[in-house]
Amino acid sequence: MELRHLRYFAAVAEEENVSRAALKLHVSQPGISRQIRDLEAEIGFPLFERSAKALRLTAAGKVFLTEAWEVLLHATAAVKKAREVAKGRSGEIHVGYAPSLTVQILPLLLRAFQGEFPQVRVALHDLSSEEMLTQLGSRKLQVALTVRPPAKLLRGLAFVELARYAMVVAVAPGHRLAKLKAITLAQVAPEPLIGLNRKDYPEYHAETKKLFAAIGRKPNFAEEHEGGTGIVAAVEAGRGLALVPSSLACIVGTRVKLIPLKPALPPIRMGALWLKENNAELMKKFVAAATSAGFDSKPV
Amino acid sequence: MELRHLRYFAAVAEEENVSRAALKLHVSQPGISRQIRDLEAEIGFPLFERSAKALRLTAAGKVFLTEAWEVLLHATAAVKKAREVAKGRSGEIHVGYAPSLTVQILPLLLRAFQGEFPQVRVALHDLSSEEMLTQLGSRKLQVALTVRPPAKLLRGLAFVELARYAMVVAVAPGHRLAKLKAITLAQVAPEPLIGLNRKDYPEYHAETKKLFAAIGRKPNFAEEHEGGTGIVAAVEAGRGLALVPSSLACIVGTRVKLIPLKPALPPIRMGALWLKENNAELMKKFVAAATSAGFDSKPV
DNA sequence: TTTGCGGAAATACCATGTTGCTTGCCTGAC
DNA sequence: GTCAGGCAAGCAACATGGTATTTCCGCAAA
Repeated sequence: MELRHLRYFAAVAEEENVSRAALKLHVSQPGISRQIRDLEAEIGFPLFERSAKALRLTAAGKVFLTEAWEVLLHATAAVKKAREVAKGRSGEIHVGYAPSLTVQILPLLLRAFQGEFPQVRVALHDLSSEEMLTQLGSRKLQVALTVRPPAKLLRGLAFVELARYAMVVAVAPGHRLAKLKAITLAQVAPEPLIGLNRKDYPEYHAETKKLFAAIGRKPNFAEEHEGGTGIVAAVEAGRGLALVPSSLACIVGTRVKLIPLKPALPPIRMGALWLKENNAELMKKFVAAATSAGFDSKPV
Repeated sequence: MELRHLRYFAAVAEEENVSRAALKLHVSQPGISRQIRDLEAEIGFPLFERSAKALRLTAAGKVFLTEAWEVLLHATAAVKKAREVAKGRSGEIHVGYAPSLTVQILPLLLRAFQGEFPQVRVALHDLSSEEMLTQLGSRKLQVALTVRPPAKLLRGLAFVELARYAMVVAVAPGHRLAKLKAITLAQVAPEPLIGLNRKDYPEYHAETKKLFAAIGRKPNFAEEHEGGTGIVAAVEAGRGLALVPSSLACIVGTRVKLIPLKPALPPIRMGALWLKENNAELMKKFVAAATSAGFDSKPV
């Protein structure tokens, strides 16, 4: 059974007349006749009662007619629905994000994107950098909003920078270093350091070690957390200092003090990351929305 | 687009591999490849992302896959559903009935039929004999349960008798004739006669006139009603006598007295009526149920 | 790094089957 | 008898599906 059979059948049933149906369908009358006959043979019961002059639907034919219409409409609706997705006008996009780095950008971006594509469902996933890379690869994510990965991990990935944030030192307000206008890495080195956990953020650890090695010291890691909020809480509790991006400014309020480093470290570059070979329309549109939203890209 | 395209697409999408899908579908790999390409060309967007080694569904392809499955399942379900109707195992049957004549039979018949065919919806229509005949012709009814029509109206119709009822005289209990064990037509003739209305039951009027003409009298019609219940009410109210079938016995109780005629008139033959050329399975089964239910067919 | 090799899809080309057309016949209604 | 309408037969065209072949890309070994 093919849709053609259903189309012909629906036309004949509607007209109750093969010849008129043939005109409407732009095929010959015997052609229709035979298709109907084939259909009846295949399904095993008659759809029409024949008299020499006309056809009349059988009871089964009437039922089949309503069903056939539904099938036909469903088929065209299926194409339409999928086409909307293909054009990126509807669908679903999975976006990974690093909360502490996207605190400022994400709300703006989401608002801009959803305003333009209200039919699109944006699924947000709070993931570690590590997880983002693997899930981009396995296509569970289409886009990741995170720090720019080191070049060796950028194989097959594309990245556009959306913002830069200076690295600053987070200090509890009562801490003896809290009064300073700027802090050197050497001053940080002896203090207990609060950081991200090694498992999820291996790059973070490597980078931090390198920073301190450059001045002949070692980081004094005291605690590891899963995200920025945990780190801030630990710092506020007076358990140590933390090196954090200035993007956290807007969520720490007066709970901890953020003090610039002297000399300044290279800024954190955060942006959108996606699989080069992935050419999903929605992904492109999301990235386009992110870049064109015009965020301040200078270190804060 | 044909169902074949959807079948092939679904198989390929499931296997994510054209060759395996080809094996499953028992067609060659290039055949599938081309059908998929044709489909993509027709709908205007790609369903798969091709790499030399494998296919991967696009986002639109995923959406289309679920829709395609629904279409395919719906198509087979449509056949199944219609087939059930064709076999008379489900569906709908419209049955006309004359309430006063079917009071005894109808409940038994419906119970027997619904017990055997629980999936069938029986739509009952309380109609005059006249309406039943026209609606049988126009196929609004499949079966009519009514008095046997005169031969000249039986053109194209089939009839099986289900019961016979004697014609009796309905009298109010206080009426002076109510004491009699039997009544002659001559005794009825002078009394005001309650009957069915002329418009809906022309045959009834013709027959009644003939009866009285046979004894050289004329019926003294005083009131016309639309059905047995109205007639009984009128008789009970003392407005006159009525000639009614004995089938009414079970609903009049003691409200009116039913007195046999002497000599007895030919009995009323009631039964099932249907269009000869109609060979709807359900109709046949309904008639079969009616005949095999084995109602008492002797005059009561 | 380069070079085969292997697996898988795409392409080319051909045969067959199916669709659809034309013609002609049959039936029932007017 | 004529006409409308459906059906059957025969034929042409086209689409499907098959076989053989090519291409593409990943992978392993030199």
